[in-house]
Amino acid sequence: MHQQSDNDAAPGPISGGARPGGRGRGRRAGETATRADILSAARGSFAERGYDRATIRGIAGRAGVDPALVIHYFGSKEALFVEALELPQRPGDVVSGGLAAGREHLGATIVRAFLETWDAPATQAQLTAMLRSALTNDTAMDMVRRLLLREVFGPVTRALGVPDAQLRADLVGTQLLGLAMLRYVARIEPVASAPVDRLVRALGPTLQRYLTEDLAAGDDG
Amino acid sequence: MHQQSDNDAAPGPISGGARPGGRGRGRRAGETATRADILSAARGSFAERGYDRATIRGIAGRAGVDPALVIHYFGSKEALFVEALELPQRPGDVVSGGLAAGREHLGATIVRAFLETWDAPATQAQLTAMLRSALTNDTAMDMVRRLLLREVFGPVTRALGVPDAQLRADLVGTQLLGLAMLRYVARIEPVASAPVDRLVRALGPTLQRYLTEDLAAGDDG
DNA sequence: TGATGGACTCAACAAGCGTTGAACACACTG
DNA sequence: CAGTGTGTTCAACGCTTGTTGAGTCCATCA
Repeated sequence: MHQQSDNDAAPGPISGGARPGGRGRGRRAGETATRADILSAARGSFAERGYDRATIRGIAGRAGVDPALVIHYFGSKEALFVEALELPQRPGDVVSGGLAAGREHLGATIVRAFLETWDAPATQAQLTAMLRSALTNDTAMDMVRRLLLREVFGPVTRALGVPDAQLRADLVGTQLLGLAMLRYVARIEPVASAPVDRLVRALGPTLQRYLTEDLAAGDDG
Repeated sequence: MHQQSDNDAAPGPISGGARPGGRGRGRRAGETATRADILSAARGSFAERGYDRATIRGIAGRAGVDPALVIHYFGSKEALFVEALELPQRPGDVVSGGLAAGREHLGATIVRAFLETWDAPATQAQLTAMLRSALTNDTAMDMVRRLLLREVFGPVTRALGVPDAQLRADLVGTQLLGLAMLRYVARIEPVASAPVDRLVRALGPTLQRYLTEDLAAGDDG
Protein backbone atom coordinates (compact mmCIF):
# COMPACT_ATOMS: atom_id res chain seq x y z
CA MET A 1 0.00 0.00 0.00
CA HIS A 2 2.87 2.34 0.79
CA GLN A 3 4.25 3.49 -2.48
CA GLN A 4 8.00 3.46 -1.90
CA SER A 5 10.64 4.00 0.73
CA ASP A 6 10.79 7.68 1.46
CA ASN A 7 14.16 7.71 3.15
CA ASP A 8 15.11 11.25 2.26
CA ALA A 9 11.73 12.93 2.07
CA ALA A 10 10.15 11.90 5.36
CA PRO A 11 11.66 13.80 8.27
CA GLY A 12 10.08 11.50 10.84
CA PRO A 13 7.95 12.96 13.58
CA ILE A 14 7.42 16.58 14.18
CA SER A 15 10.88 17.42 15.47
CA GLY A 16 12.16 17.83 11.92
CA GLY A 17 15.13 16.77 9.87
CA ALA A 18 18.61 16.70 11.40
CA ARG A 19 18.50 15.18 14.87
CA PRO A 20 19.75 17.75 17.33
CA GLY A 21 21.48 15.57 19.89
CA GLY A 22 23.88 13.69 17.66
CA ARG A 23 22.92 10.07 16.86
CA GLY A 24 20.46 9.66 19.71
CA ARG A 25 20.51 6.76 22.06
CA GLY A 26 16.87 5.73 22.15
CA ARG A 27 14.69 3.74 19.84
CA ARG A 28 15.76 4.09 16.25
CA ALA A 29 13.39 6.11 14.09
CA GLY A 30 11.74 2.84 13.08
CA GLU A 31 10.76 2.70 9.44
CA THR A 32 7.11 2.51 10.33
CA ALA A 33 4.47 2.17 7.68
CA THR A 34 2.06 4.23 9.76
CA ARG A 35 3.03 7.59 8.38
CA ALA A 36 2.49 6.43 4.82
CA ASP A 37 -0.79 4.80 5.87
CA ILE A 38 -2.03 8.10 7.26
CA LEU A 39 -1.05 9.88 4.08
CA SER A 40 -2.90 7.31 2.01
CA ALA A 41 -5.96 7.51 4.23
CA ALA A 42 -5.86 11.28 4.02
CA ARG A 43 -5.74 11.21 0.25
CA GLY A 44 -8.77 8.93 0.22
CA SER A 45 -10.77 11.03 2.64
CA PHE A 46 -9.92 14.33 0.96
CA ALA A 47 -10.77 12.87 -2.45
CA GLU A 48 -14.12 11.52 -1.30
CA ARG A 49 -15.27 14.34 0.94
CA GLY A 50 -13.21 17.43 0.22
CA TYR A 51 -11.13 19.37 2.74
CA ASP A 52 -13.93 20.61 4.98
CA ARG A 53 -15.91 17.38 5.28
CA ALA A 54 -12.84 15.22 5.75
CA THR A 55 -12.01 15.04 9.46
CA ILE A 56 -8.83 14.18 11.32
CA ARG A 57 -10.81 11.61 13.26
CA GLY A 58 -12.09 10.05 10.05
CA ILE A 59 -8.63 9.88 8.53
CA ALA A 60 -7.20 8.41 11.72
CA GLY A 61 -9.95 5.79 11.87
CA ARG A 62 -9.31 4.87 8.25
CA ALA A 63 -5.62 4.40 9.02
CA GLY A 64 -6.38 2.49 12.24
CA VAL A 65 -4.67 5.08 14.39
CA ASP A 66 -5.39 7.63 17.09
CA PRO A 67 -6.30 11.12 15.87
CA ALA A 68 -3.57 12.64 17.97
CA LEU A 69 -0.98 10.68 16.02
CA VAL A 70 -2.02 12.42 12.83
CA ILE A 71 -1.31 15.80 14.39
CA HIS A 72 1.88 14.43 15.91
CA TYR A 73 3.21 13.49 12.49
CA PHE A 74 1.96 16.36 10.38
CA GLY A 75 1.40 19.26 12.76
CA SER A 76 -2.01 20.34 11.51
CA LYS A 77 -4.82 19.38 9.19
CA GLU A 78 -3.74 22.00 6.68
CA ALA A 79 -0.15 20.72 6.59
CA LEU A 80 -1.41 17.17 6.17
CA PHE A 81 -3.51 18.31 3.25
CA VAL A 82 -0.55 19.99 1.58
CA GLU A 83 1.72 16.99 2.03
CA ALA A 84 -0.94 14.51 0.93
CA LEU A 85 -1.43 16.36 -2.32
CA GLU A 86 2.17 16.80 -3.36
CA LEU A 87 2.23 15.56 -6.91
CA PRO A 88 4.67 12.85 -7.95
CA GLN A 89 4.51 14.02 -11.55
CA ARG A 90 7.30 16.27 -12.72
CA PRO A 91 5.96 19.63 -13.74
CA GLY A 92 5.43 20.64 -17.31
CA ASP A 93 5.35 17.12 -18.67
CA VAL A 94 1.87 17.09 -20.08
CA VAL A 95 1.96 20.13 -22.24
CA SER A 96 5.70 20.32 -22.82
CA GLY A 97 5.67 16.77 -24.11
CA GLY A 98 2.80 17.68 -26.37
CA LEU A 99 4.64 20.69 -27.70
CA ALA A 100 7.71 18.61 -28.45
CA ALA A 101 5.66 16.06 -30.38
CA GLY A 102 4.90 18.46 -33.17
CA ARG A 103 2.41 21.27 -33.47
CA GLU A 104 -0.06 19.55 -35.75
CA HIS A 105 -0.88 16.87 -33.15
CA LEU A 106 -0.58 19.17 -30.18
CA GLY A 107 -4.23 19.06 -29.10
CA ALA A 108 -4.59 15.32 -29.28
CA THR A 109 -1.31 14.76 -27.47
CA ILE A 110 -2.29 17.02 -24.60
CA VAL A 111 -5.67 15.36 -24.15
CA ARG A 112 -4.12 11.91 -24.18
CA ALA A 113 -1.41 12.81 -21.69
CA PHE A 114 -3.97 14.51 -19.47
CA LEU A 115 -6.30 11.52 -19.46
CA GLU A 116 -3.56 8.96 -18.96
CA THR A 117 -2.21 10.90 -16.01
CA TRP A 118 -5.63 11.09 -14.38
CA ASP A 119 -6.66 7.54 -15.07
CA ALA A 120 -3.86 6.28 -12.85
CA PRO A 121 -5.62 5.62 -9.54
CA ALA A 122 -2.97 7.14 -7.27
CA THR A 123 -2.80 10.41 -9.15
CA GLN A 124 -6.55 10.45 -9.56
CA ALA A 125 -7.08 10.42 -5.81
CA GLN A 126 -4.74 13.35 -5.31
CA LEU A 127 -6.16 15.45 -8.08
CA THR A 128 -9.75 14.64 -7.17
CA ALA A 129 -9.00 15.71 -3.63
CA MET A 130 -7.47 18.93 -4.89
CA LEU A 131 -10.40 19.73 -7.15
CA ARG A 132 -13.06 18.80 -4.63
CA SER A 133 -11.42 21.01 -2.04
CA ALA A 134 -10.47 23.86 -4.33
CA LEU A 135 -13.79 25.63 -4.24
CA THR A 136 -13.97 26.07 -0.48
CA ASN A 137 -10.32 26.03 0.56
CA ASP A 138 -7.88 28.74 -0.37
CA THR A 139 -4.86 26.49 -0.14
CA ALA A 140 -6.42 23.98 -2.52
CA MET A 141 -7.45 26.74 -4.88
CA ASP A 142 -3.88 28.00 -4.94
CA MET A 143 -2.71 24.48 -5.68
CA VAL A 144 -5.01 24.23 -8.66
CA ARG A 145 -3.95 27.66 -9.85
CA ARG A 146 -0.28 26.79 -9.59
CA LEU A 147 -0.82 23.41 -11.20
CA LEU A 148 -2.63 24.94 -14.14
CA LEU A 149 0.05 27.58 -14.41
CA ARG A 150 2.89 25.07 -14.33
CA GLU A 151 1.30 22.36 -16.42
CA VAL A 152 -0.75 24.30 -18.94
CA PHE A 153 -0.53 28.05 -18.94
CA GLY A 154 3.23 28.39 -18.53
CA PRO A 155 4.36 25.96 -21.22
CA VAL A 156 1.69 27.15 -23.65
CA THR A 157 2.45 30.83 -23.34
CA ARG A 158 6.14 30.11 -23.53
CA ALA A 159 5.88 27.91 -26.59
CA LEU A 160 3.39 29.85 -28.64
CA GLY A 161 4.66 32.99 -30.26
CA VAL A 162 1.21 34.51 -30.59
CA PRO A 163 0.24 37.61 -28.58
CA ASP A 164 -3.03 36.18 -27.16
CA ALA A 165 -1.33 33.11 -25.75
CA GLN A 166 -2.75 33.69 -22.28
CA LEU A 167 -6.33 33.59 -23.47
CA ARG A 168 -5.54 30.47 -25.49
CA ALA A 169 -4.09 28.84 -22.41
CA ASP A 170 -7.17 29.79 -20.43
CA LEU A 171 -9.41 28.20 -23.03
CA VAL A 172 -7.44 24.98 -22.83
CA GLY A 173 -7.82 25.21 -19.06
CA THR A 174 -11.60 25.54 -19.23
CA GLN A 175 -11.95 22.48 -21.45
CA LEU A 176 -9.62 20.29 -19.40
CA LEU A 177 -11.02 21.42 -16.07
CA GLY A 178 -14.58 20.80 -17.19
CA LEU A 179 -13.63 17.39 -18.48
CA ALA A 180 -12.00 16.48 -15.18
CA MET A 181 -15.02 17.67 -13.22
CA LEU A 182 -17.54 15.63 -15.18
CA ARG A 183 -15.41 12.53 -15.66
CA TYR A 184 -13.65 12.16 -12.33
CA VAL A 185 -15.50 14.17 -9.70
CA ALA A 186 -19.17 14.26 -10.73
CA ARG A 187 -18.78 10.98 -12.65
CA ILE A 188 -21.51 11.76 -15.14
CA GLU A 189 -22.11 9.17 -17.83
CA PRO A 190 -21.27 8.50 -20.59
CA VAL A 191 -18.21 10.72 -20.34
CA ALA A 192 -17.16 9.11 -17.08
CA SER A 193 -16.62 5.74 -18.74
CA ALA A 194 -15.75 6.79 -22.27
CA PRO A 195 -12.53 5.22 -23.58
CA VAL A 196 -9.53 7.48 -23.83
CA ASP A 197 -9.32 7.17 -27.61
CA ARG A 198 -12.85 8.41 -28.04
CA LEU A 199 -12.22 11.47 -25.89
CA VAL A 200 -8.95 12.19 -27.63
CA ARG A 201 -10.74 12.25 -30.97
CA ALA A 202 -13.53 14.39 -29.56
CA LEU A 203 -11.47 16.93 -27.61
CA GLY A 204 -8.19 16.95 -29.49
CA PRO A 205 -9.37 19.23 -32.31
CA THR A 206 -10.85 21.61 -29.75
CA LEU A 207 -7.51 22.13 -28.04
CA GLN A 208 -5.74 22.19 -31.35
CA ARG A 209 -7.94 25.08 -32.45
CA TYR A 210 -7.59 26.94 -29.14
CA LEU A 211 -3.81 26.75 -29.40
CA THR A 212 -2.95 27.22 -33.03
CA GLU A 213 -5.87 28.42 -35.12
CA ASP A 214 -7.58 31.76 -35.60
CA LEU A 215 -9.99 32.44 -32.75
CA ALA A 216 -11.63 35.55 -34.18
CA ALA A 217 -13.15 33.67 -37.13
CA GLY A 218 -16.05 32.12 -35.23
CA ASP A 219 -19.53 32.89 -36.52
CA ASP A 220 -21.69 35.10 -34.38
CA GLY A 221 -25.10 34.31 -32.93
CA MET B 1 -32.75 45.15 -2.43
CA HIS B 2 -35.71 42.77 -2.21
CA GLN B 3 -36.45 41.75 -5.72
CA GLN B 4 -40.23 41.85 -5.87
CA SER B 5 -43.36 41.32 -3.84
CA ASP B 6 -43.70 37.62 -3.25
CA ASN B 7 -47.32 37.61 -2.25
CA ASP B 8 -48.12 34.11 -3.38
CA ALA B 9 -44.79 32.38 -2.96
CA ALA B 10 -43.82 33.27 0.61
CA PRO B 11 -45.86 31.27 3.11
CA GLY B 12 -44.78 33.43 6.03
CA PRO B 13 -43.17 31.85 9.06
CA ILE B 14 -42.81 28.21 9.62
CA SER B 15 -46.46 27.33 10.23
CA GLY B 16 -47.06 27.14 6.48
CA GLY B 17 -49.62 28.36 4.00
CA ALA B 18 -53.33 28.35 4.85
CA ARG B 19 -53.93 29.74 8.34
CA PRO B 20 -55.73 27.11 10.38
CA GLY B 21 -58.00 29.25 12.54
CA GLY B 22 -59.86 31.23 9.89
CA ARG B 23 -58.66 34.82 9.39
CA GLY B 24 -56.71 35.09 12.62
CA ARG B 25 -57.25 37.79 15.12
CA GLY B 26 -53.69 38.83 15.97
CA ARG B 27 -51.06 40.88 14.26
CA ARG B 28 -51.36 40.84 10.49
CA ALA B 29 -48.66 38.87 8.71
CA GLY B 30 -46.72 42.09 8.21
CA GLU B 31 -45.02 42.31 4.81
CA THR B 32 -41.59 42.34 6.37
CA ALA B 33 -38.50 42.67 4.25
CA THR B 34 -36.55 40.52 6.67
CA ARG B 35 -37.25 37.21 5.00
CA ALA B 36 -36.04 38.49 1.66
CA ASP B 37 -33.00 40.04 3.34
CA ILE B 38 -32.07 36.68 4.83
CA LEU B 39 -32.44 34.99 1.46
CA SER B 40 -30.22 37.59 -0.14
CA ALA B 41 -27.62 37.30 2.61
CA ALA B 42 -27.73 33.53 2.28
CA ARG B 43 -27.12 33.71 -1.45
CA GLY B 44 -24.13 35.94 -0.85
CA SER B 45 -22.65 33.75 1.85
CA PHE B 46 -23.18 30.51 -0.05
CA ALA B 47 -21.68 32.05 -3.19
CA GLU B 48 -18.60 33.33 -1.39
CA ARG B 49 -17.92 30.44 0.95
CA GLY B 50 -19.81 27.37 -0.23
CA TYR B 51 -22.32 25.39 1.78
CA ASP B 52 -20.03 24.07 4.50
CA ARG B 53 -18.14 27.26 5.25
CA ALA B 54 -21.23 29.46 5.17
CA THR B 55 -22.75 29.54 8.65
CA ILE B 56 -26.22 30.36 9.90
CA ARG B 57 -24.63 32.83 12.27
CA GLY B 58 -22.76 34.49 9.42
CA ILE B 59 -25.84 34.77 7.27
CA ALA B 60 -27.83 36.17 10.18
CA GLY B 61 -25.16 38.75 10.92
CA ARG B 62 -25.08 39.76 7.29
CA ALA B 63 -28.82 40.28 7.35
CA GLY B 64 -28.69 42.09 10.71
CA VAL B 65 -30.79 39.46 12.41
CA ASP B 66 -30.62 36.84 15.12
CA PRO B 67 -29.52 33.36 13.99
CA ALA B 68 -32.63 31.82 15.50
CA LEU B 69 -34.79 33.86 13.15
CA VAL B 70 -33.17 32.20 10.16
CA ILE B 71 -34.16 28.78 11.45
CA HIS B 72 -37.58 30.12 12.39
CA TYR B 73 -38.23 31.20 8.80
CA PHE B 74 -36.62 28.38 6.87
CA GLY B 75 -36.55 25.42 9.24
CA SER B 76 -32.98 24.31 8.62
CA LYS B 77 -29.77 25.30 6.89
CA GLU B 78 -30.37 22.76 4.16
CA ALA B 79 -33.87 24.09 3.44
CA LEU B 80 -32.54 27.64 3.37
CA PHE B 81 -29.93 26.56 0.86
CA VAL B 82 -32.51 24.94 -1.38
CA GLU B 83 -34.80 27.96 -1.29
CA ALA B 84 -31.97 30.44 -1.78
CA LEU B 85 -30.87 28.66 -4.93
CA GLU B 86 -34.20 28.27 -6.66
CA LEU B 87 -33.57 29.59 -10.13
CA PRO B 88 -35.76 32.33 -11.55
CA GLN B 89 -34.89 31.26 -15.09
CA ARG B 90 -37.41 29.08 -16.86
CA PRO B 91 -35.88 25.73 -17.67
CA GLY B 92 -34.71 24.82 -21.13
CA ASP B 93 -34.38 28.35 -22.35
CA VAL B 94 -30.68 28.41 -23.06
CA VAL B 95 -30.33 25.42 -25.30
CA SER B 96 -33.89 25.28 -26.58
CA GLY B 97 -33.64 28.86 -27.75
CA GLY B 98 -30.38 28.00 -29.46
CA LEU B 99 -31.93 25.04 -31.19
CA ALA B 100 -34.80 27.15 -32.45
CA ALA B 101 -32.41 29.75 -33.88
CA GLY B 102 -31.09 27.45 -36.55
CA ARG B 103 -28.61 24.63 -36.46
CA GLU B 104 -25.75 26.40 -38.16
CA HIS B 105 -25.46 29.00 -35.37
CA LEU B 106 -26.32 26.60 -32.57
CA GLY B 107 -22.95 26.68 -30.80
CA ALA B 108 -22.56 30.44 -30.80
CA THR B 109 -26.14 30.95 -29.65
CA ILE B 110 -25.73 28.60 -26.70
CA VAL B 111 -22.49 30.21 -25.57
CA ARG B 112 -24.03 33.67 -25.80
CA ALA B 113 -27.16 32.72 -23.88
CA PHE B 114 -25.07 30.94 -21.27
CA LEU B 115 -22.78 33.92 -20.72
CA GLU B 116 -25.56 36.48 -20.67
CA THR B 117 -27.47 34.47 -18.09
CA TRP B 118 -24.43 34.22 -15.85
CA ASP B 119 -23.29 37.78 -16.23
CA ALA B 120 -26.46 38.98 -14.55
CA PRO B 121 -25.35 39.54 -10.93
CA ALA B 122 -28.40 37.99 -9.25
CA THR B 123 -28.21 34.77 -11.23
CA GLN B 124 -24.46 34.72 -10.92
CA ALA B 125 -24.66 34.64 -7.13
CA GLN B 126 -27.06 31.73 -7.18
CA LEU B 127 -25.13 29.68 -9.69
CA THR B 128 -21.79 30.43 -8.09
CA ALA B 129 -23.21 29.27 -4.79
CA MET B 130 -24.47 26.12 -6.41
CA LEU B 131 -21.16 25.35 -8.09
CA ARG B 132 -19.05 26.18 -5.08
CA SER B 133 -21.16 23.91 -2.91
CA ALA B 134 -21.66 21.14 -5.43
CA LEU B 135 -18.44 19.29 -4.76
CA THR B 136 -18.98 18.79 -1.05
CA ASN B 137 -22.76 18.84 -0.71
CA ASP B 138 -24.97 16.17 -2.17
CA THR B 139 -27.99 18.45 -2.47
CA ALA B 140 -26.01 20.99 -4.44
CA MET B 141 -24.52 18.30 -6.64
CA ASP B 142 -28.01 17.06 -7.42
CA MET B 143 -29.02 20.61 -8.27
CA VAL B 144 -26.17 20.94 -10.74
CA ARG B 145 -26.95 17.55 -12.21
CA ARG B 146 -30.63 18.42 -12.64
CA LEU B 147 -29.78 21.85 -14.01
CA LEU B 148 -27.41 20.38 -16.59
CA LEU B 149 -30.00 17.77 -17.46
CA ARG B 150 -32.78 20.30 -17.87
CA GLU B 151 -30.80 23.05 -19.52
CA VAL B 152 -28.31 21.19 -21.64
CA PHE B 153 -28.51 17.42 -21.80
CA GLY B 154 -32.27 17.08 -22.12
CA PRO B 155 -32.87 19.60 -24.92
CA VAL B 156 -29.79 18.47 -26.81
CA THR B 157 -30.57 14.79 -26.76
CA ARG B 158 -34.18 15.51 -27.65
CA ALA B 159 -33.34 17.81 -30.53
CA LEU B 160 -30.48 15.92 -32.13
CA GLY B 161 -31.39 12.85 -34.08
CA VAL B 162 -27.93 11.34 -33.77
CA PRO B 163 -27.36 8.16 -31.73
CA ASP B 164 -24.44 9.52 -29.66
CA ALA B 165 -26.41 12.54 -28.50
CA GLN B 166 -25.68 11.86 -24.82
CA LEU B 167 -21.93 12.00 -25.31
CA ARG B 168 -22.33 15.17 -27.35
CA ALA B 169 -24.34 16.73 -24.55
CA ASP B 170 -21.69 15.70 -22.04
CA LEU B 171 -19.00 17.35 -24.12
CA VAL B 172 -20.99 20.57 -24.20
CA GLY B 173 -21.36 20.23 -20.45
CA THR B 174 -17.60 19.89 -19.90
CA GLN B 175 -16.82 23.00 -21.92
CA LEU B 176 -19.53 25.16 -20.29
CA LEU B 177 -18.79 23.92 -16.78
CA GLY B 178 -15.08 24.56 -17.19
CA LEU B 179 -15.77 28.02 -18.54
CA ALA B 180 -18.02 28.83 -15.57
CA MET B 181 -15.43 27.57 -13.12
CA LEU B 182 -12.58 29.66 -14.49
CA ARG B 183 -14.58 32.78 -15.27
CA TYR B 184 -16.95 33.06 -12.33
CA VAL B 185 -15.62 30.96 -9.47
CA ALA B 186 -11.83 30.89 -9.78
CA ARG B 187 -11.85 34.23 -11.65
CA ILE B 188 -8.68 33.51 -13.59
CA GLU B 189 -7.59 36.17 -16.03
CA PRO B 190 -7.88 36.92 -18.87
CA VAL B 191 -10.95 34.71 -19.28
CA ALA B 192 -12.60 36.23 -16.22
CA SER B 193 -12.81 39.65 -17.87
CA ALA B 194 -12.99 38.70 -21.54
CA PRO B 195 -15.91 40.32 -23.38
CA VAL B 196 -18.80 38.08 -24.28
CA ASP B 197 -18.27 38.50 -28.01
CA ARG B 198 -14.73 37.25 -27.81
CA LEU B 199 -15.74 34.15 -25.90
CA VAL B 200 -18.62 33.49 -28.25
CA ARG B 201 -16.23 33.52 -31.18
CA ALA B 202 -13.75 31.33 -29.34
CA LEU B 203 -16.15 28.74 -27.88
CA GLY B 204 -19.00 28.79 -30.37
CA PRO B 205 -17.29 26.61 -32.96
CA THR B 206 -16.32 24.12 -30.26
CA LEU B 207 -19.92 23.58 -29.21
CA GLN B 208 -21.03 23.61 -32.84
CA ARG B 209 -18.65 20.76 -33.54
CA TYR B 210 -19.64 18.80 -30.44
CA LEU B 211 -23.29 19.02 -31.40
CA THR B 212 -23.43 18.65 -35.14
CA GLU B 213 -20.16 17.49 -36.68
CA ASP B 214 -18.38 14.17 -36.91
CA LEU B 215 -16.57 13.39 -33.67
CA ALA B 216 -14.66 10.34 -34.86
CA ALA B 217 -12.64 12.30 -37.37
CA GLY B 218 -10.14 13.79 -34.94
CA ASP B 219 -6.49 13.05 -35.58
CA ASP B 220 -4.78 10.72 -33.16
CA GLY B 221 -1.72 11.49 -31.04
C1' DT C 1 20.46 -3.97 32.86
C1' DG C 2 18.94 0.40 32.69
C1' DA C 3 18.40 4.66 30.37
C1' DT C 4 16.73 6.89 26.25
C1' DG C 5 13.64 8.62 23.09
C1' DG C 6 10.54 7.74 19.41
C1' DA C 7 5.87 5.42 18.30
C1' DC C 8 1.57 5.65 19.92
C1' DT C 9 -2.82 6.30 23.00
C1' DC C 10 -5.97 8.53 26.32
C1' DA C 11 -8.70 12.03 28.00
C1' DA C 12 -9.71 16.41 27.72
C1' DC C 13 -9.94 21.33 26.17
C1' DA C 14 -11.85 25.45 23.76
C1' DA C 15 -14.21 26.89 19.92
C1' DG C 16 -17.66 26.73 16.62
C1' DC C 17 -21.61 24.65 14.77
C1' DG C 18 -27.01 23.94 13.91
C1' DT C 19 -30.82 24.03 16.51
C1' DT C 20 -34.27 24.75 20.35
C1' DG C 21 -37.72 26.71 23.65
C1' DA C 22 -38.96 30.36 26.24
C1' DA C 23 -39.54 35.05 26.29
C1' DC C 24 -40.19 40.09 24.86
C1' DA C 25 -42.19 43.63 21.55
C1' DC C 26 -45.73 45.09 19.08
C1' DA C 27 -49.64 45.50 15.69
C1' DC C 28 -53.77 44.21 15.17
C1' DT C 29 -58.84 42.46 16.46
C1' DG C 30 -62.81 42.50 19.29
C1' DC D 1 -59.29 47.89 27.39
C1' DA D 2 -57.91 42.71 27.03
C1' DG D 3 -56.57 39.05 23.89
C1' DT D 4 -54.02 37.05 20.21
C1' DG D 5 -50.71 35.87 17.07
C1' DT D 6 -46.53 37.32 14.54
C1' DG D 7 -41.77 39.28 14.43
C1' DT D 8 -37.76 38.95 16.83
C1' DT D 9 -34.35 38.13 20.43
C1' DC D 10 -31.94 35.65 24.24
C1' DA D 11 -29.59 32.06 26.33
C1' DA D 12 -28.61 27.75 26.15
C1' DC D 13 -28.29 22.71 24.63
C1' DG D 14 -25.81 18.86 22.43
C1' DC D 15 -22.61 17.81 19.16
C1' DT D 16 -18.40 17.79 16.37
C1' DT D 17 -14.26 19.79 15.30
C1' DG D 18 -8.90 20.55 15.53
C1' DT D 19 -5.62 20.43 18.83
C1' DT D 20 -3.01 19.59 23.24
C1' DG D 21 -0.27 17.50 27.09
C1' DA D 22 0.53 13.80 29.83
C1' DG D 23 1.37 9.23 29.79
C1' DT D 24 2.28 4.15 28.10
C1' DC D 25 4.83 0.87 25.37
C1' DC D 26 8.99 -0.87 23.53
C1' DA D 27 13.20 -1.28 20.39
C1' DT D 28 17.54 0.24 20.73
C1' DC D 29 22.02 1.51 22.67
C1' DA D 30 25.64 2.30 26.46
